[in-house]
Amino acid sequence: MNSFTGCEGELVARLRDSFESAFPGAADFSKLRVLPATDPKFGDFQCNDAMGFARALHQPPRKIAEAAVAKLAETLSAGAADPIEKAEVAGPGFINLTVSSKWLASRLEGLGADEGLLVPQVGAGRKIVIDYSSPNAAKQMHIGHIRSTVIGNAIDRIFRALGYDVIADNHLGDWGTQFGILIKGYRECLTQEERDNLTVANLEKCYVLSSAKAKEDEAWKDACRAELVKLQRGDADNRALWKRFIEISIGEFDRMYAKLGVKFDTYRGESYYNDTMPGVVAKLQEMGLAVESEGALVVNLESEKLGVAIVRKSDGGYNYTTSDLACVQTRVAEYDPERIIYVTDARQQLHFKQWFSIARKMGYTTQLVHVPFGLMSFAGKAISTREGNLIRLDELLSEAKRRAFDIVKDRGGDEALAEAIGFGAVKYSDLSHDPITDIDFDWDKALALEGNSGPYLQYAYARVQSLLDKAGSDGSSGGIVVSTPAEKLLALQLLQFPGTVLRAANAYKPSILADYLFQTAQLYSSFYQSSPVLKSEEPVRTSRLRLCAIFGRVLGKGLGLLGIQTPSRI
RNA sequence: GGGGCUGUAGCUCAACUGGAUAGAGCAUCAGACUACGAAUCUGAGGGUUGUGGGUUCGACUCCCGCCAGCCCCGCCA
Repeated sequence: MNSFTGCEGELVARLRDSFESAFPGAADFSKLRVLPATDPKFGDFQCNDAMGFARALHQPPRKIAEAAVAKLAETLSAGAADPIEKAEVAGPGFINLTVSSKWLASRLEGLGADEGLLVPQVGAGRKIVIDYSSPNAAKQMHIGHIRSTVIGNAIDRIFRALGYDVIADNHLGDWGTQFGILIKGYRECLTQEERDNLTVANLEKCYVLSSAKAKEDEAWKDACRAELVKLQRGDADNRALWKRFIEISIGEFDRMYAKLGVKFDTYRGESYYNDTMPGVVAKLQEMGLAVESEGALVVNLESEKLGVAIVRKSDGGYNYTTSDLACVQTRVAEYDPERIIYVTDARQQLHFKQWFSIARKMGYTTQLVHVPFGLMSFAGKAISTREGNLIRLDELLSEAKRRAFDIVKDRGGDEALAEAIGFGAVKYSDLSHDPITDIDFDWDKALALEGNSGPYLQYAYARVQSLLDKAGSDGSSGGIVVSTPAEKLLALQLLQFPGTVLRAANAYKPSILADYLFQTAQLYSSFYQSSPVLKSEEPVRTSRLRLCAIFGRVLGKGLGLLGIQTPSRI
């Protein structure tokens, strides 16, 4: 994956050669990095690695940097053909590089023309599975489901864009004790009309009623358990009911996913792995990994400080550890992916560490990755039915749309536009944070339309499209000349896009991309303010138009990777 | 008791995994529309990065000890 080094790859190669010829074989220079300059006054790019080599080379870092720069100077060709215009050593051994504006222009032109440069195809021929969203059947989606869905989907989109063959799977909670309660509740707590027009809301209602009764009425509880057993044994009636519950649930989930622009390749819930679980447990026993303990079958992971994982309950049933292992077995057999990514809340970290460890002991070599995200709370309290602070996803999206529409309608915007902006705001407010941070839900924060927000980026996009429309050009031809500071800052920033997408993928953090897009839009807005485009004389006009077009391309692509729509008119 | 995550401006968050003077948004204050779209832009104030040590040319970042908050720790997922 690291064969691509970004637009500065050329610079890295040049510096690496310089280091190698200054200190042949004296150290490993292969990991040398060239980063954007931290301050424009230092130049355009910088390399900080000379300091790191001080110990290996037994020389003061500044001397090392100077020696490398001297070698580099020898290779600098006269004239503007060389990418590097200037290289100098500063402070303890920073190497500051200034690139030629001609090179900058040519890299930009390449970025504007070549899709493969915009998003490097590092994933070609590689298969991965991404497992996210995973709501429980028969319950409505609420704000607690946003994070897995939105973060997971952004990771999904990023990996697809990088050329990976991605299988997005929704591991629904479609099995377990709640179905005994549901079936009993369906039969006893709903009216005939409610049964005929079954909705997820009704299912949720009968679940709440039935589980409340089970708590106070032992006979009811036993009846629920009996229904569950019947379901598990394949009773036709219960099986049909269960199937209907799942279908209704998926129908409702799909309605939400359609609004959010989320698509899955498969909807394999826990029930999909029922039949393979006994085999998994048998294998664990054969390998001597699972042992009896207090009536249950457990895998002891104390030596790794991971406690004990139960793989078969004392009543003979299986739990999520076994289900996840069965799932991995199936995915490996069917797809043989090089990686499986799980996007779930951070509370499950121990669980994932446990079963990842067991999977390795079983011989699975697929790279298993857990992407944990922080908890969402409301007014400082956990989101739960009991707290009564369970805001339905549907409700949130409606409110997002309503607020956006209030602003959009004055300009003749329609409902579709209000959705694009409102939903974009919801997604961005989540994606712009590092996934691990806990979020205390707040209407105003989640639906921010100004500043560092989704609509800020959409506005910048619409504005640049409008500019291109007015110019009557798509800005795809003509030469770029980077001369003013504002142009240069924007140009250098745009060149960082491919590397940023890669960084976001490697870290499984869409927030890295979101942050970059915001910075880029800020630089563009600043450029836009200070630099006339349409009113400029040629060749500046054409050049700036082109810069605008590339910005539009980068922003449009980037927002697309986050699953945020880009209307060309706002 | 054991473990995980988090702690940065009044608030919400960044800081490219050890680099140069810790940056944005919101809020506050002062400016910019007869202007390529003001959902924007320009500027100002605001910091002992929880705390005490350590490692080194250099620490928000790594190591150790404390403090605070959240979350996990065999039959829920």
